[in-house]
Amino acid sequence: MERAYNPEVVEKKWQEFWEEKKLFRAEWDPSREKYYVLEMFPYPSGSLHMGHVRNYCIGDVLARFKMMKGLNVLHPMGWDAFGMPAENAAIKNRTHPAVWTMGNINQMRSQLQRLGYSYDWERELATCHPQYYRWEQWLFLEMLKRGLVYRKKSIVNYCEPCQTVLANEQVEDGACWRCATPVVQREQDGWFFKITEYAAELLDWCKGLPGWPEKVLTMQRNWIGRSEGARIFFDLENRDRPIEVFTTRPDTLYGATFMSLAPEHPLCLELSKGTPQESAVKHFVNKVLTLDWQARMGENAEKEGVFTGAYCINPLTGRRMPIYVANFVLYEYGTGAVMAVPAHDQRDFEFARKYDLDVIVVIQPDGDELKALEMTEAYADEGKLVNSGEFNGMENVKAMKGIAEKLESMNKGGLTINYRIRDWGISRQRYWGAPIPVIHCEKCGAVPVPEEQLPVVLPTEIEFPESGRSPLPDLDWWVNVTCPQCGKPAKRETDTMDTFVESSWYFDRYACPRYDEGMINIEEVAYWLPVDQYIGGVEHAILHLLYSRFFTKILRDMGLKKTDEPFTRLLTQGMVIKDGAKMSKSKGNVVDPQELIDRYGADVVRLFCLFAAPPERDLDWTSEGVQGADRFLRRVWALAFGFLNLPSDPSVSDGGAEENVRNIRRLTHKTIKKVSEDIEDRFRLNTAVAAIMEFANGISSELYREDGAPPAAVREALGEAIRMLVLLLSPFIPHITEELWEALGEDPGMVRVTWPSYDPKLLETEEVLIVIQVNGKKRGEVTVPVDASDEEVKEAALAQANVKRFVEGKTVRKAILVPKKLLNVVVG
RNA sequence: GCCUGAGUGGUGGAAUUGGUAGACACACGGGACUUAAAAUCCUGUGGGGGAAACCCCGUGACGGUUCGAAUCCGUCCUCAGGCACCA
Repeated sequence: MERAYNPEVVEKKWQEFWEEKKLFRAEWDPSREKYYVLEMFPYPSGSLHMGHVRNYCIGDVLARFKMMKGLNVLHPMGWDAFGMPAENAAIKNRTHPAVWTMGNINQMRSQLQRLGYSYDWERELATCHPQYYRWEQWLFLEMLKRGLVYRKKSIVNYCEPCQTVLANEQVEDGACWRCATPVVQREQDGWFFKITEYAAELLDWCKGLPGWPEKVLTMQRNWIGRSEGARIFFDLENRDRPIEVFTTRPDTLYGATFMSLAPEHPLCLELSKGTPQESAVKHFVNKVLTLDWQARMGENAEKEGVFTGAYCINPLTGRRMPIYVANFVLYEYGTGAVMAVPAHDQRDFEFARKYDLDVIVVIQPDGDELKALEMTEAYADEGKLVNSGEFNGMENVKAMKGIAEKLESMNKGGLTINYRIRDWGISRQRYWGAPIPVIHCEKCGAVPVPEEQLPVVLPTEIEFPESGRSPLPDLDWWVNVTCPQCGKPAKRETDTMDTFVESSWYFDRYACPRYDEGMINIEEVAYWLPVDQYIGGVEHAILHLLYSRFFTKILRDMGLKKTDEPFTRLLTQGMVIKDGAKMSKSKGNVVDPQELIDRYGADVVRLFCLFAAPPERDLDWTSEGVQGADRFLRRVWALAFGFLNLPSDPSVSDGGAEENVRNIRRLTHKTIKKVSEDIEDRFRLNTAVAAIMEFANGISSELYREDGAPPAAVREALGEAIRMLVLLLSPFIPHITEELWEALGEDPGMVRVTWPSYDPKLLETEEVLIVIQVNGKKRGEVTVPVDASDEEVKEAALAQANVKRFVEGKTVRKAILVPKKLLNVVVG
């Protein structure tokens, strides 16, 4: 009765079965323990790539495993559907972004379904639907009320080809994260989310995320960039308001000889006005601001600047410090102004030497005395203060506090903490995104769209201008509205939100995707969240994960969520590699998952992805490896039917079969233990599969031990083994296992079958193998009864001929016995 | 430069945390079946020596701790990723 294994038929059959029985539907049920598994939702680019497949395979094993463990599992899927590629495709193919996006979603959904993932498709969502983004608009307005959103004119990163502003997080090496074009600086109005308000909490909570990879936490910490230091006010000559600076080295204040301003700093032009320096400053500022990031800040950029013509006063020394504009000063960090201490800061040192400015040593190291005139580089390390008035002789670390206190008493500053992270600019001059729900009125300013008018639906009747810019500002009927406050003519905001806003809360919406009385249903979100296991690529280590954490804290403070953090455990899976490089179209090493599925079936693809490497490491794709997975599946199939076809003969007695039975059962239960621990505790799916392969090998050699009918007891043990084999494999390769499970006479729907537990008694053995070492080198092994005494083990070991050879003629100093494992005889 | 990781056979990777290094698989060699090939099954496979029993060497390098080190400590090398004129 053996059938041939036909993956296409088998897989379709069971996918239909699961769908019909609604096996993956997650229902809110506070009486049950929940488990939320989430893989980062995809951008609907057109078709799945191997990276998606791997990501979702890992999540699916966990989801199915937890279902079998009896937990109430939420395992949803949806679409990060707004974004630039849809617009580019629309312009290129003369179609509409919505049409292109929905077509892609349909194709990718059917690919996901073809892979047999255990998603609750009833919870599917797409961020481009008004039912989704209306709540994002609602949240925007709530944040506006709470002062967490504000509008400001600022110098922003701008990408010309994408014709849009980019967040700091979206600039990589001075270039656009999407199209790699160098970004330019530009002054523009835009909306900002006040993520800086949560900087301290976001940083502190890094300690509260033990389930996250250290690498990701470190990246987040660095991004937030906390540094302790002091703020110091420097009075300006002929002006009331002082310049404020931030420094991590207040101990060097006595050595500050000049001041540097970022070219963006408004004081540059203001201070130089009317001085002989005015035109030189204008010229310099202009020049620097039009450079792209690489040219200004790149490795080859030289430090340069010009004098503004103005002076400020060192609050402790009274020294007149010339104020310079310098290209290397960052406007975005600290206050955009820096006190320059050339003796103890390399940048200031280079600048001072170039423009012949004073260098004053104020920190003297132990040993050789620093002399300002002889220095070739700045000394930035520790030492004792000199030339620093009352602080002379003090350790510089102690002086920081002393000087800060003195400044405080003079009302000239004090200790402070500065963060590197900036507020999140969310305005995008693009069409395919969620409209920002604001109306600009000449009289009333920026007025929120009244809540009852939400959602502000993105107009669908549009024409893309030749230039490629957003069509929204040209849509007169949409733009021209009346002010909700004064009723006069007003204009709608035409910017849309950064797509990272949508992905910052989609995991909450999965808990209540059809809820229409609010952004989220507090009760359901309180039950399902946080996500117990989140899985995705490490490329989102900063952006998406930080924004999501920020949103969770906002929603918590609004009373909508009860948790502090969105994701309890995080797994960053490795890339899929082929021929030593990441799969990419430009390298021509892309493997299309669809072709593989068509050829081998979903189970083979799944098994290969899970077996070839541990989840967090890069996966090296080889076609031989895929064939190996295919071979294994066919062996399992043959094994199950081999068992079913075993001849039966009641006259064969059980006599003498006890040991066989014991061995089979021990292997069975050992494997259950190993696989359970590998999935649950270690997330090492590759070794779980390896253990199952060993199990299959073991069953195979027992099954084909001899021709003819086996004793009934052996048949029974083999039956248990085969059933367990199929059960343990089911989260990995769910289709073939359902088919075999059914063939074995069991009820299908394996996610409802309880995950097996092992019987510790069956793991016990009567004898154990002891490795014998002499002076730490293996010289033999001996099998002894488990309950053998230490003396008996020693005796048995020393009786071995090879051991004798190495012990003879020497004195045994001691013998170290590791129970049930090893004996090391130390001789000398 | 700073911060994370990681270096183990021909290859992907094991070694459950200090106790038999190389599980499992891929590739390759030998054999069986076949007219032949594919598939399948059996078998070998870190390097060196030996007929064999066994022995020596071996986890990026060199030291150290220990009865015992891939694992812990120190110094260094290489690779990958992140941050980078952050005052």
